[in-house]
Amino acid sequence: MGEIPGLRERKKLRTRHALIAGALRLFLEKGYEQTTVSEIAMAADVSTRTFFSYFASKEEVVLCNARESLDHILRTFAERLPGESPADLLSRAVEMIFEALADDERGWEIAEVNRLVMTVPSLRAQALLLMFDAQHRMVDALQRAFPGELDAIEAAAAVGSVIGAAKLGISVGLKQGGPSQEVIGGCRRAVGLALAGLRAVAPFES
Amino acid sequence: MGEIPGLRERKKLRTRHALIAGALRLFLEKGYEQTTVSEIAMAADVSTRTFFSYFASKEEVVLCNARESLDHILRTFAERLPGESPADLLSRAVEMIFEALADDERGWEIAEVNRLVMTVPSLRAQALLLMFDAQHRMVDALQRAFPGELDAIEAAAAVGSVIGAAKLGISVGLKQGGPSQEVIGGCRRAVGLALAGLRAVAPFES
DNA sequence: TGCAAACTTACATCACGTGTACTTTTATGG
DNA sequence: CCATAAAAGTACACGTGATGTAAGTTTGCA
Repeated sequence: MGEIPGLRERKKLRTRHALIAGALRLFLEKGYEQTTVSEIAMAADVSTRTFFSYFASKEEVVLCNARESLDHILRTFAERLPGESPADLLSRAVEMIFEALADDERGWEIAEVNRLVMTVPSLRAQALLLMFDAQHRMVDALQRAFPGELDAIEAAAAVGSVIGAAKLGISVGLKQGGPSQEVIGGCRRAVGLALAGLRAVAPFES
Repeated sequence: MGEIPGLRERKKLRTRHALIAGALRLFLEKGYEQTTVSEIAMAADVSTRTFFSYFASKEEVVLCNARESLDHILRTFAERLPGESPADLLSRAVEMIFEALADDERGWEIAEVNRLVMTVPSLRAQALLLMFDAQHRMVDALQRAFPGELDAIEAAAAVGSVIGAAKLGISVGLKQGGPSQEVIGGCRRAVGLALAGLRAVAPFES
């Protein structure tokens, strides 16, 4: 059975990439609201209707990469390493996110997308929704990783506080400008503070 | 000059209330997406265009009360009580939110709105956006309340972890059903865990 | 009573998003 | 190599949310 992608699949992937790249270029050129879906479709040489068979909404074309990264991280987040405490597991998850943000050769693109998401309210809202649902999955994973040791509220407190600190740390760092290395450094410090707190409290210490 | 509201103001308030009440009734009756703005306007005996002079969007008519409550809380959050630590101040803010959620005589309406917001994705996204921006204001207020004692990252870590724990605590509690008193109890426990952590870390202890 | 400002309305317009039927392209089997 | 079926893409129509504009109506005030 077809280990080779096949012409059909390859064409789909090419169209999808053309839509994403064209959309991003247009958004950065003339602004998100000022760009219509019809223009994005024309730039990729497809019909407007076809755009919506690839992406459910105009926001999705910006956030689909972030969604995929999140999915990947959450899959590897599922299993607990031997001897790992809840705080350790969360720390490892956040480090995975940092790596996805920083180490890519697409660092420039990621930074541009971040700026776009932060400045466009509807994108910010969708991104927050994405992260909120991801946190629910993290709560489930954390409870499964420590069966009988954490109830739902304790898991929610752990995930919510660490990811909450990370989100606001990134956002505050971005708002006051500065190089992205510094922003990540600030966020890492914020997460460190939240984790230090967690480790001092009974159910998470080890 | 006009201490008495005036006929014009009273009429505006009545129309506004009619729009909110009618919208909420329709949303609960036949669902959020299934209700059009035109129907809401007809129920309040105004034109569709007038609806948008009262509310910027369909979501706004659901979230305007929450927005006002948040604004009120953030105003009173501004000043630090004598001898209060950052953790104390945050604890007080969260308690204010709990009171706004629980003690009202409109408890039923608030619960219904919460259920609506949680089940409709676009409302959930807007609500998260509202809270995210509120957290930024809390970071500013916290820094102003403790000048020279907290930098931006420390303030972000404190606000983000406590509010993050509260949000996820509420959401997890709501998801697994149960009476609203119990949900608030669970959230209070989640916040307590995050606060206990904060209090154990240097910049927030007292 | 009459004027000015605020409010409301009807109308036009645009973009997002979806349903549907039709055409084109790709895969497969004789 | 062609015929057929499945998949993808297209054209078209439509509903809804949201905004601009210019007129009409109500209110406050002199």
